[in-house]
Formats: sequence, structure tokens, C-alpha cells
Amino acid sequence: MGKALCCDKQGVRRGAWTPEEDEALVEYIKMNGHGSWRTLPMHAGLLRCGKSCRLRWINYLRPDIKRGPFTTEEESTIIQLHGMLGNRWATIASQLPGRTDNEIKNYWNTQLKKRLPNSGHFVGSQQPSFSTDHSTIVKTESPSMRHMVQWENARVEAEARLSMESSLLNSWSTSESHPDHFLQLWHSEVGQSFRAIKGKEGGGGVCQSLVSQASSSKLESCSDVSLQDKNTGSSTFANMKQEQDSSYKPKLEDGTAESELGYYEFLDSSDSALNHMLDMHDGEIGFLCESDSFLNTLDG
DNA sequence: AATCATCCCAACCGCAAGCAC
DNA sequence: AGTGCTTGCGGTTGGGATGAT
Repeated sequence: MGKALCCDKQGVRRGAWTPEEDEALVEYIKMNGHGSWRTLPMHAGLLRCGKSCRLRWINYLRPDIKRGPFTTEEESTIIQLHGMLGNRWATIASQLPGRTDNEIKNYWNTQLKKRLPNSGHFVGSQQPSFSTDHSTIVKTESPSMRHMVQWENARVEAEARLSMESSLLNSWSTSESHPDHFLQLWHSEVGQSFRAIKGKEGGGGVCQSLVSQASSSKLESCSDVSLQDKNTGSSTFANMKQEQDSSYKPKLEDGTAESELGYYEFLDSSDSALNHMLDMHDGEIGFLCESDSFLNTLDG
């Protein structure tokens, strides 16, 4: 892997941007797009490295940047997402139109963190609702948030199971025999439950949409989680949860066992799937939270 | 008014993933 | 498969703004 060294050059300006530089950058991007950030400064007549230009554009000059204080809703979203995702500022920012990861990160570090004692863990009513007990997860504010929490809950449970069974499953290769993990999910019992739910509703477009999107290349690197027990073919979330309750504790960032706060560190391999879920519109997975049968499925 | 402390945020740095060759 | 380049991300820092003494 290469390392960006663009700022090592001599004669490259650093520090605060001047209005003239801002103007030059905006004008150039308006006319030509940013293209290669590496070559942009030269073409735009800026004595800056491409990295600096990119940062300036993304964090400050982009026309769709939202300025001003964070709203209560935004704040709530940040708190909830941070509870689920940790310091994944870019992912959190993707759920807050007009806000940048840098801005959110700063806001968290300067405002929210100090309001939430115990190093970012939540207290009282601000405690994130993500929990290993799905009976609590529906208390989140917005439907989309509930969907995300439910999905994440299911995923962590699956990861818990996988971690426990990993030593037994070395005989099969997840990546080669099942390159598309969403298809695995689709063919699992949970997927069958989804189909059953949608079947009852007379629909199918949503599910198909889910599959077609999930089959895209972006999801090929998603978590190695399999929701289907390949050995028995009879795994359910219920027994997954039983096993999890008895022996599995997710880890905190410092490696200690997780408390009931549900502050998880997620595996990088799950990013694609998670991001995909976060990008879904409410309606696309709305049937999950509206449906008691889905929760029943989780319960077994 | 001067000095010091703290806050806040724009910008930088290093790392890693993705991609092309 | 190996290498180098580009881009994106998260952590950290520098310095201006503001408040306290």
C-alpha cells in the first residue's frame, strides 16, 4: 500500500486557507469537477497539496454543506449512531445530510462527549437503545433508527454465533463457497421469514430490491456472518441468542467485555453490509419493525 | 488592561483500502 | 502476485476566540 506524500513537497502552502484560495478552488471545481485531487492544485493554480484541497472542499467549500448549530434531531441521531457504530464518523455523517464527518467528530469531542460521562457511554435516557435484548430496541425515536438497530442487533447476534462456532467451521470456506453473503442471508431462515412476511403482504418488490442491491459488488466484502448453520441447517436466532446470553460478550474498544450498554466495536468486514443498510430508505426495511412476525422469528 | 486557561474547529498526519498496471 | 498511486477515514494538533482571574 502506498502512502500519500503529496504534502512533503517544498513550496506547498499549509495552514489556513485564504479567501482567494477558496475562490480558486471553488471556481475550478465548478468548471471542471475535482477529477484527480492529485493534479487539481496544479490545474487550479493552487500551491496546495491535493489532499488539502480535497479536505477543504469536502469540509468547507462544498455547496451542500449545512452550516449552523446542530439540531436536536441531529444530535440525537449522532448519539444513537455513535452508540451503535462507535467512531465511524463518515458512516454517521452519511446519515446527516450536509454535515461532514469532521464536523460531527468535532461536535462529538467538544460537546456531546462531555455531556455523556464514562468516556462516551450513555447514562439515563440518553443510553443508546441498541442492546442484546431486542425487546428494548424498539424504543428508539425514529423508525429508521429502529430498523438500523434491529438489523445491527441481528448481525451482532450472528457474529456472536459465528465466533463461537468458528473453530468448528474451518472446514468450509465462506468467501469462496458463498461469495455473496447477502444471498446467504436471503436463503437463511431469517430470509425465509422476510419472504414470508412480504408474501403475506402481496408484495415482493422490496425483497427483490434488497437482494438485487445486496448482490452488487459493493457487498461482496460484507461480513463473514452466516445466518444459517451450515452444519445442521437448523439454526435460529432463538438458539443463537441462548448461546450468546450464556457465553458471548461483545468487546469494547479497549478489549474488555461488553456491558449492557451495547457499545460495540464492529468488525471492519461488516462495513459494506452496514453501510448498505444505512443507505436504505425507511420503507425498504420498514416491514421488519412493523412486523411482529419478524420479532417472533428472532425469538424463535 | 494584562495574563492565563479553556474551548472550539479547521487543518494536518498517518494508515489502509481500492484500483490500475 | 507484487507494486505504486489515489482516495478516504479517523485521530490529533495548532492556533484563534472566548472566558476567567
